Amino acid sequence: MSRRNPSQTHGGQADRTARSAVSTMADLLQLTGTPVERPQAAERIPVVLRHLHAGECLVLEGAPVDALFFVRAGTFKIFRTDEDGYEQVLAFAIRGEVLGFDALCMASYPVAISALEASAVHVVPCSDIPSLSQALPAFGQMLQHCGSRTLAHSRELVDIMAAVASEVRLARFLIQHSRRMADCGLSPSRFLLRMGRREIASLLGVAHETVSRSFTTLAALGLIQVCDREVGIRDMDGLAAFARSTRRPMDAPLIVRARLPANGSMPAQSRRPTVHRLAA
Amino acid sequence: MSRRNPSQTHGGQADRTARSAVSTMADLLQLTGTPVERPQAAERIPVVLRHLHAGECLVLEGAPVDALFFVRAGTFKIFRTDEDGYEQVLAFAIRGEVLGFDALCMASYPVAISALEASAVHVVPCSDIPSLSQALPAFGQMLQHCGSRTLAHSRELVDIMAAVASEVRLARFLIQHSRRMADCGLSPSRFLLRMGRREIASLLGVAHETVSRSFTTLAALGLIQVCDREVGIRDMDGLAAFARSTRRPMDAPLIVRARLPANGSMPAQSRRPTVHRLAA
DNA sequence: CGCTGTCTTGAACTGTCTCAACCATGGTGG
DNA sequence: CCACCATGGTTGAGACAGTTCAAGACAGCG
Repeated sequence: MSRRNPSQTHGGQADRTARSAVSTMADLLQLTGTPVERPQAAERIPVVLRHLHAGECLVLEGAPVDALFFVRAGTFKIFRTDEDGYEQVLAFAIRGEVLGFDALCMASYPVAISALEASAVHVVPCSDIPSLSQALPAFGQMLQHCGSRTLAHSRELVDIMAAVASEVRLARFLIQHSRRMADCGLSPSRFLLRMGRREIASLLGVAHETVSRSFTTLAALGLIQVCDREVGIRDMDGLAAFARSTRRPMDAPLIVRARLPANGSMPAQSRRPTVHRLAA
Repeated sequence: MSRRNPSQTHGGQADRTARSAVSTMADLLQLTGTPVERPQAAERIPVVLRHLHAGECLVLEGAPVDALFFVRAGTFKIFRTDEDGYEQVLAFAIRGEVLGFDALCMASYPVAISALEASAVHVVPCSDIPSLSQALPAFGQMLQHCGSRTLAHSRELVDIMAAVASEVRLARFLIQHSRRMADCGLSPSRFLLRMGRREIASLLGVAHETVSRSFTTLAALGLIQVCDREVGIRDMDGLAAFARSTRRPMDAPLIVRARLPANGSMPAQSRRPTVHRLAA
């Protein structure tokens, strides 16, 4: 299952690159997008920055809760592994999001978290949270804000998974992802997915083959353009309209997914262009 | 859709029964199960108790965010309605849980919340949150705790919906519900579902007929006992084992759900016993 | 180079959706 | 009081979509 996983949690040598800068409150507020009333706090707070390489595990499922994290850079996968080895992905997290908030009310982490690419997080020891919250009201606000946003995300995900058709699930996922990318200041219509088909499939609750097929279907409809993990959204309005389908679209829409247009609207390009990347 | 809905939000006359007691901090901490370090706060805080009757709406989707709620009694349904009228249930909330936490980071409620039975909530105006958090550290802790718990719930739900087989989804739902009932001090093995099949179906992401069939299947397996909305868990371990099935159970387990035992293990009783309620 | 892992595509099976009855209940009003 | 209707739950039958098994293409890596 786990591909390369060189250092569990952080096997000794990770600590080398770990401890580094101590951030300011203003920095964290800006990172998390917390709307703060009194932007007074240029206070330095004792959170360290930890770097992780692709595939490295930040927290293990069942480990004692010792810290909270704020994603500075990179992408994370939040997942649970049941005893038969199946990996259930519960969320993906990117810059500005909090990790481990759901563990605050328990003794051990209910989920595992790993980095999908080279990433970095600010580490806030649990023991510091009460004192920080009291000393810096902005910190408490930030925690509230991030927790709230994470819950909203999770609720959105429930909405995504509730869609019947797999193409609709994928469309909703892409739209959510697009909005998140925009929130990070990146292009909402052209991005590189940091996760594999299998992980998307797990999140969406379908087989990975189905995700593959759904990608090609959406592409055949002219809504998106896909080249491996590189995704371009060609028709955002159309994609949004497609994503709105709930039950039986009532009329035509079911024809479109019956079979691909048959007249290769795709320029018959091989799956991996090898050279030209996702023509604009 | 909405059955009787006499007062939208609270159409004037609801305010009559609304305003009442002002709670103490200790009361709320106990209600929400917040582990507090210094149980000093017997402080009285300005939160009012609001009563709702069955079917009444606490917040409307899209309404401006003005308050946060803590469930004192009853059951609530958190849901979203898309433009074609389909109601997507995102969660159920019971005693001790926070409502509206996901709205803290936005201007308007992303979801609607309605009472499934006669219920009561403590109302905390949003404008009071910063001052309360600063004046009473325990309040901030409580908010954190409840928000964290709600997120954990939502993540669990994702796990529930990720299950392939509908019976497994239902089994997981029942187990989660059972644990929640236990947390409230109620019996974990015998409870009355406050929501209809259609609402469970929406939450689980299946058709309501499928929920019905799954109920009968689980009952036929001897794992539970169902009589309309009254549910008894006969074999918690068996149910938990059944709920663990992820993908293709590998061997036998698929036989059990192939067809009901055929030898009516159910005493041929009509759906509604009319007199004897769910024999022990 | 062969290996491994990811992604894609094909074909058959099967579970769930959908449509359709049916029954029981509860409320309404003649 | 009972006919009537609306609601909620159950069950059956057919069709379709997704899972599953299987194969193949391609890239990265030792």
